[in-house]
Amino acid sequence: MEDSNRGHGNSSSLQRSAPDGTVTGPMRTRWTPKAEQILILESIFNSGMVNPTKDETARIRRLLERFGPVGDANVFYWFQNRRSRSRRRQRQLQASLVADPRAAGVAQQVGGGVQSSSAASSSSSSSAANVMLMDDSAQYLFSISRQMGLMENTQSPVVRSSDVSQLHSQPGTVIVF
Amino acid sequence: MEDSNRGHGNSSSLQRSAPDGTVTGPMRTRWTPKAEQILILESIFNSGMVNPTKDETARIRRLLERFGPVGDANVFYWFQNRRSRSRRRQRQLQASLVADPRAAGVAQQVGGGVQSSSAASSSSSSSAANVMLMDDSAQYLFSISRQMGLMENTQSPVVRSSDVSQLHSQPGTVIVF
DNA sequence: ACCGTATGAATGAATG
DNA sequence: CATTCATTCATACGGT
Repeated sequence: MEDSNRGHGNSSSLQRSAPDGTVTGPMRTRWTPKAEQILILESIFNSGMVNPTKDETARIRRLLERFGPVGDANVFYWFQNRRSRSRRRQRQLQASLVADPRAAGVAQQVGGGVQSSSAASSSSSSSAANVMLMDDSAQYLFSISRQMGLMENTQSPVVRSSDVSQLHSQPGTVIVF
Repeated sequence: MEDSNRGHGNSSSLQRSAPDGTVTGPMRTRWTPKAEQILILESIFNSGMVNPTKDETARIRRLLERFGPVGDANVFYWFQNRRSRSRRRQRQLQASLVADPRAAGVAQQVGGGVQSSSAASSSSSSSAANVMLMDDSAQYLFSISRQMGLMENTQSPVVRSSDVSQLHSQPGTVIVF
C-alpha cells in the first residue's frame, strides 16, 4: 500500500480560483519541499552523495516523508536539478573569475558542491560519501543544520562511523545515526 | 573587463532589514533593465530569435552591457520569461476567444511573437531570424525602436543584409549593421 | 502611503 | 545530462 512512489502533490487543502473567477478545478500541485526536507536534502548533497541510487533515493524519500508527503520522483528530480544547477553555477562562477580575477578569496556561496573533476562518484552511481542513512528521529536536524552554515556550503567535520579509510576530499562529510 | 557573467544586481545602496528585524542577509537586488536594453531585447525577440543559444546569449549580453551592468543569467532569464509569458498570454487570449467569440477583430497586441504551432524555430536552436548581432554603436536604437511600434508587435519591413534567401515567415525580421 | 501589476529570479517537472 | 516549460516567489514601479 502507500502510494509511496510517484511525484507527490501536496494535496492538503488546495483550492484554486483563477484570478478571473473561473474555477480551474483542483489543479495539479507541485511538490513544495518543507524547510526541513530541504535541509536534509541539502545536507545529503553536500555530504557528497550527489547522485543517489534508486534505493538510496527510496530511503531518502522515506526520511523526508516524516516532514510531509513526498515521492521518489520528487527526490529524484531534486537531485537531478541540484546537480545540474550546481554545475552551472560553478561554471558561471569560474567564468566570472577568469574574467575578473579580483574579487577572489571570497569563496562564498554560489554553488553548492559537486566537485567538478575528481573521478569520485561522477558518472553513474553516487554514494561517494560515508553517509549512513538513518531512519529515525528528527533530532538530527540540529546536527544537520549546523553542518551547513545556514544553507549551502561550509563544511563542518562531524563525521562518524569511524574513519572511512579513503577520505574522498572536499564535501562536508557528515552524518548521523 | 567587468565580471560579465552572473546575474547582476543593480547594486546601488541596498540593505535589508527583515520586517521583524532579524537580519535575513544582504539579499540581492534584482536586475532592472534600462530602457535601451529592453528595446534591444524586445527587438531581438520580435525578430524571431526567441531562444538564443548559449553563445548567442553571451553576445547579447555583451551588447546590453553598453547600457548597464548585466549578466548572462539575466539575459537567459529574460528570454525564458518572455517566451513563457508570451505563450501564456496567447493561450489566455485564445481561451477567451473561445469562451466569448464576439470581441474578435481586435487583433491587437497582447503577446509578442512566438508563433505557437509552426515548426519554425520551435524545438531546439533558435536563431530562426536573420539577425546579425552587431557589436557597435548605439544609433541603431532608432531603427530598432521604429521597427517595433512603441514596444511589442507591429512589423516594419526594415530588413537588411540583402535577402535571406528563404524568408521564414512571420516574425518582424529586422536588423542592423 | 498603500496596493496592483509587471517582471526578474528560482525551482519542480518533464523531455530529448 | 542538457534544455525547456510551467509555476511560483519576490520585488521594482506606477497609479491613485
